[in-house]
Amino acid sequence: MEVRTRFAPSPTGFMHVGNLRTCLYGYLFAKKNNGKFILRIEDTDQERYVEGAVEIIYNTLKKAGIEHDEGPDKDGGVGPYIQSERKAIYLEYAKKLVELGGAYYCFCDKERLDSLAGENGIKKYDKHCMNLTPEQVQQKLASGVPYVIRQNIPQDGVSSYNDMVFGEIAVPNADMEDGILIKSDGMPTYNFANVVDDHLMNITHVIRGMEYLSSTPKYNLMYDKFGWERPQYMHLPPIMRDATHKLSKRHGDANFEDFLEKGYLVPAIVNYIALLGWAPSDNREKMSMAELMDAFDIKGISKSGSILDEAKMKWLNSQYIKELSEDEFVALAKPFFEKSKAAGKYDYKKLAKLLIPRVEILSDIPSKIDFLEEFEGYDKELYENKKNKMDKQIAVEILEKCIPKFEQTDDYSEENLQAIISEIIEQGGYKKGQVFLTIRLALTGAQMTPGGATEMADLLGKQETVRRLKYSLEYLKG
RNA sequence: GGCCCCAUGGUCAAGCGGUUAAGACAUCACCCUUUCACGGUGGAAUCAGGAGUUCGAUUCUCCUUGGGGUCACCA
Repeated sequence: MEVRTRFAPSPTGFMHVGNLRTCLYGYLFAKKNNGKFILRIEDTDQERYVEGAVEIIYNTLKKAGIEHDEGPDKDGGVGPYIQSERKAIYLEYAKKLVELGGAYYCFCDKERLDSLAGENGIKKYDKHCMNLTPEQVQQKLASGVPYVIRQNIPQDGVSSYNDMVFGEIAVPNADMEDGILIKSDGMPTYNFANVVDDHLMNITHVIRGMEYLSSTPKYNLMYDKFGWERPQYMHLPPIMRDATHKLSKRHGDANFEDFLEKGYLVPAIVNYIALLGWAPSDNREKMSMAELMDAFDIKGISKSGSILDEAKMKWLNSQYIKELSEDEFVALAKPFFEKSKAAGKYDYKKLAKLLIPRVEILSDIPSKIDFLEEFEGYDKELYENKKNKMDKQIAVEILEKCIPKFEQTDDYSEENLQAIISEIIEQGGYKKGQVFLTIRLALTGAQMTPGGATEMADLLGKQETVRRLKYSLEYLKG
């Protein structure tokens, strides 16, 4: 039988990385098994619907490189793929379930329901409306009394199933409530819609967060009543913010979009989240989508939650950045260059060469090159360096020898600059570090720079290099 | 609170009855070096606790502890 998995988000805002990972695993599992990956929009709660959220879902999948085989925009014959457009289907099946004894009409109002609250304020429905005769039900229906349809769960026995990652899960029936299947507005709840849809859409493997682990027996009870074959289940452990908190929209940058804005590369984000809660048998860490697809295996899924470690995520991202060509880097980093004080004033490609090994995420860029525009009035004590046996006096001496040579040549290539500096070192009997440090500081006024003396000179260009050398000489003397 | 689930270094994690308990990130030291990086080498650091089972438990069972989930006309 063909493997069919689905990703069924509700359009309530940005795409959380936990959701993205669930989506990814569903995709990887389907593709690994030459199956189909279906996208379904679960919008049965009109109150939580957020305008534009569906677009975010499409965009995120597209950017992440996850391509669904069927969905609202790709009919595969089992649509519609948007739950709000399937309203009539759910009601039809709910009525059928009533006939089969798996569900019943309930007319209890909020007041009565509230009166059911027990010791901990926890209320469990008491099957009150189960006692209604068919005639009473018909009469209430006919007179327009608002109703819901509830699942009829046996009061004794134990329901169990075998989860692909957690193994045997057994829950006493008495602990499950007769949940609402059809709301009073006629819409189904998730509990019912997911069962009907997964069956009608021929989903073979249900992959979702483990918050459903203990409610799955309820769903299985419905499959059984309908006489449908139960799907395989793969519940996933949560992605945590820290040891005791799940990643949430309220805290930090848990959205895919936020990581993009911080300058993470898409393949790095996908790679990293794939590794949260799963590891390939050979423990590789840097993997492309194609490699993930090939290596994905349920055996590697862990049962406990994993904390998202941004330090490691940054490291992974830096690995991807190092593989970029200078042109690719410039293209991706453009928005970040523009945010810098040095925006538009330097050759981005030259900067790219210096930045590639030094940047972990693209948003590191501005802070690394802002010094280019914050030059005058730097701290003179930078020249006092014990390790290189340096002081301001020597710097003055070196600068006086350097300036004429830097003025004379028009060749600011690495080789020529090296040659000029070597000459100064040789003639003056200096230590290498003394000269290089002096020039670099005279050019940048910064303790740390994304490159050495010659690279900075090349970057600044002859005119600016000479100007800065002269400025620094006077600055040191004065 | 009931029910369900989980538990290897700071973090991600290999392990699946006998191992010097991998690897990666982070961290520390050193090397490389014209700063900072990159890179290289090395170090420190983990089986939550307690009972069993077994010749032998990180691994199997139970209990304790800790944590997560769930108990909506939300998904």
